[in-house]
Order: sequence, then C-alpha cells, then structure tokens
Amino acid sequence: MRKSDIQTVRKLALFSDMSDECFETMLQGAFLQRFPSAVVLIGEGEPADFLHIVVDGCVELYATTNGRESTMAVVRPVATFILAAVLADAPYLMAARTIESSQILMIPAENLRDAMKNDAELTRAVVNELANSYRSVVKTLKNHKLRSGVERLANYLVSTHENQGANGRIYLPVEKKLLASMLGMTPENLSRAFATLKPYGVRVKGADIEISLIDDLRVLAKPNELIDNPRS
Amino acid sequence: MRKSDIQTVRKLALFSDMSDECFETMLQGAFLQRFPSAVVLIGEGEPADFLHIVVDGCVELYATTNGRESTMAVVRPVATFILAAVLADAPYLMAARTIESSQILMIPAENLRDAMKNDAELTRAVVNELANSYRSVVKTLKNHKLRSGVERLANYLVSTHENQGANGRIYLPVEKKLLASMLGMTPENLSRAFATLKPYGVRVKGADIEISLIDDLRVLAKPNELIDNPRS
DNA sequence: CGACGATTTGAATAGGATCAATGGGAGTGG
DNA sequence: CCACTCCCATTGATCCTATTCAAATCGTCG
Repeated sequence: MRKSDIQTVRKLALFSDMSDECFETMLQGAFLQRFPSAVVLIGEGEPADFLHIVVDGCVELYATTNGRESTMAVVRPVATFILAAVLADAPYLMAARTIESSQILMIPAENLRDAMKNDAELTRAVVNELANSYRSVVKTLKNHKLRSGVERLANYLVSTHENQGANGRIYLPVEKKLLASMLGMTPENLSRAFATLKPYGVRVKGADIEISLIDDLRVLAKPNELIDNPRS
Repeated sequence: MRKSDIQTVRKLALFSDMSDECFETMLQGAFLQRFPSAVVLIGEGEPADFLHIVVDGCVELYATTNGRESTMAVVRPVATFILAAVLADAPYLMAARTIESSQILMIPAENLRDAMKNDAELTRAVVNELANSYRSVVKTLKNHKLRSGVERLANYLVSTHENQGANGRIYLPVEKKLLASMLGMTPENLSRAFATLKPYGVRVKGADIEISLIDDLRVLAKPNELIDNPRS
C-alpha cells in the first residue's frame, strides 16, 4: 500500500482514534485495490475473510435466492461493508459488486478481530459502525413493510432532493434499473411510478429529475424521521 | 432485584464472561419486572434509556408510519432488544410490547456503556450479539424482497417444523394475526395462503398445523440457508 | 454505423389489499 | 353453568398494485 493511501485510510472514522501501533499491525496483509465496474467482490455464502471498505467509487450489495435477485444497499465512500459477517466469523449474507470503478480496502478478518482485542478505541468505533448499520437495515425493512412502491419512490426523491441541495432538481446517482431493485420493484414498475408522480411535480429526463412541487410531493410521501433520516 | 433473578441474568451469554465487579456495578439501577400481556414497553422514537432483555415471556417489536403498523420481529427468552439504539444513543426505531405475561430486565443505557469501557469480555459479547442481530434483520429483509407471501409462509412452516421436532405437526406459537404481520401480509391473505398450501399437505386446525407432505412443501418453499437458518 | 442494454409503454395476468359478512372460541359477568 | 360479548379467523367479492411478456424507442459505446 502506498503512503498516501494509508493516510486516507487512517482518517476514516473507524480508524482515526486507534493507536498507530495497532493500526500498522492491522494493515499487515491488507490490500487497497482498484477494481473496474461490475466486478463481483464477494459472493453470498462465502466465508468472511476480509473486511471491505469502499474508499472510492460505489458498491452494490445484493442478494439472490431461487433465481431472483434484489439490491439490498448501495455503499458509497467512505464506509465498510459486511462488517457483521467478519465480526461473527460467519458467511456473507449479501454479495457485493462494484457499480463504478472503485477503490476497495481489504483488511484480513483476523487482523481486525485481533486489533479489537488490543485497541479499545477501535472497538468503540466498530461498535458504533455496526450499530448504525443495524439501524440502517431496520429502516430499509420498515420502508418496505410499511409503504407502497410509489411511496418509497416519493420518499427517495424527497430525501435525495434534500441531500442534493433542495433546489428543485435531482441527478439520479444510479441507473434506474438499480434504483428499481433498491426500491423493491421492477424497472417497468419504476417507470410507471414516475408517471404516477407527474401530478406531484416530478418530471424525468434521463437521470435528471425536476422536482417542481416539493410540498405536494412531501404530502404524498409523508417522510418519517425514523425511516428516511440516515442520522437519528 | 432478588438473588435468584440475578443468577438468572448472570448466566445470559451476554453477561456470563464479564467480571463480577462490573456486573454488579452495571446492575445498579436495573429492574427485573413482570408485565402482563399487551403492555407497551417502549415507543418508537423515544430515547434509548434502557437496554431491555426478555427473561421470560414474549415481546413483539413493531413499527408504524402514517397509520400503518407492521411486526418487525418477535423476541423470545433469552434475548436483548433495541441493543443498537442503546449503543448508538439514538431513538428507538421500533416499538415493543409484550404479547404474553413477560419478565423484562431493564439496564440503564449508561450503565451498559460504562460497563463496556471497563470489561472487554462484555464488549466482546455485545459485539457478537449486535452482529447477530444485524444478520437477523438482513435475513428478514431478504425474505421480504425475494419471496412472495405464500413462499414466506411455506418457509416459515418448514423452519418451524424443524424447530419443533419435524414430526409432521406444528403448533403455532403466535396468533395468526401476528403471524400475518410478521410475514408482511393481511390476516385475510394469510388464510388464503394456508388454503393455497393445502395441496402441499398443510392442514390447519386452529393453532395446530398438520404437515403431511414435508418434501413437497420444501420443493415449493425452496428454503435457503442464508435466509432461513437463524445460525449461520 | 451498428449492437447491445436501458428505458418506456401497452396489454394481460397474478398477487395482495380492502370491504363486508359470517362462523368460532375464549373469557367475562350474571 | 350459561349467555353474552368481543375479537380472531375465514370466506366471498371487488379493487388496486405490481409482475410478466412483448414491443418500440432511446442512448451509449466500441
């Protein structure tokens, strides 16, 4: 690993408070590697040999069964994925693939577990990250069990609108096909959901979306702090 | 708290390896209390003041938004709930209520967090519990995003059949209304799903279910280790 | 330019929800 | 102990949502 890369990693919230010594030991045998788009990084059911961290780019977590496939989450820098599998020393429940050219840091699972034994600050940060990951999945599950497809889309648009400056337009950061899978619907259904939102000021031009009646959209979406707010 | 209760708690996997000193300090200000059925223990959005542990009985975790309600999980002894909220010092994402007369241990959130600073074994156990909770929610989400209602029911029956001795019959441990909500459907739809499974050897008499063609049922259900196995 | 995949639209179908009505038990109070 | 009540559960009818299959269009990339 190059020195500049190490510095990038060192600044991650997960590692910023741990001791230099533990940090360096932990990185023995770690990789920071760049992958092109569409590379499968880990497969469902494989043993959790490495903790992965998205340093740059974008990674999709997805799951399959019985020929079906669904997107579980999209991970953007800087965040870990499959932390729980590493800590439980259990097989991955989700597969992961790059959806852009991405830089991934891979830390041997055992290194992380050993480092946690020796560094309380690291452990504290790991617990924090894990607790927030848990809460994130719970929110996703609530989103799916309590809302219809159109409502999920409307809330996605409302949140994204705020994250992107709340200036009446959105740029979709992912393909519609992937967005559909994130929202738990087919691409066809997503198209129709967008059409349904037209009376609420939603106009689609490729990845550019115009949000002209945000208040109306919010009335339909009824955003909920405990589902849509990534913090809290 | 009575001495016998303390001994019960002491044996929980979460606490069994921690030091006596930390354990006793942690229990300062803790309650072990019995509640009747249908008592709301915590509400969605409330601050996480206590870690709750189901020592006896049964607790439903549920979520609401916009007038709708859905069961997120059912917690049986001996297990914690809302551990993540306590660790993240964040509001509860799910509400909890007893569905039987239940004995609940409540430990002040700050006590737990302090104890973790002083006791590495406790921390290790908490990380383990949290990682497994995370994996459990991920499995639930996969179940919902990748399967139809009938398939979810079929898989529930297959798992329950195994857990209850695989002898051709099941006793439903929860009301059908609650089961329907767990499985993400209406009670009416659950009734119809049971009817759909009749050709697969599923016969319903109240809470007693006869499973006469388990192999056929498994062919329909297509159980998946990474969704249906609580371990792994 | 041409091929391929993404997106959209239409039509038909399936899956699930809602509304309404009825049957069944469990628990309560007389 | 029995009648009553309440709520759970089932069934029918209908409506709405979402998926599937098909086909046309659009864009992008080699």
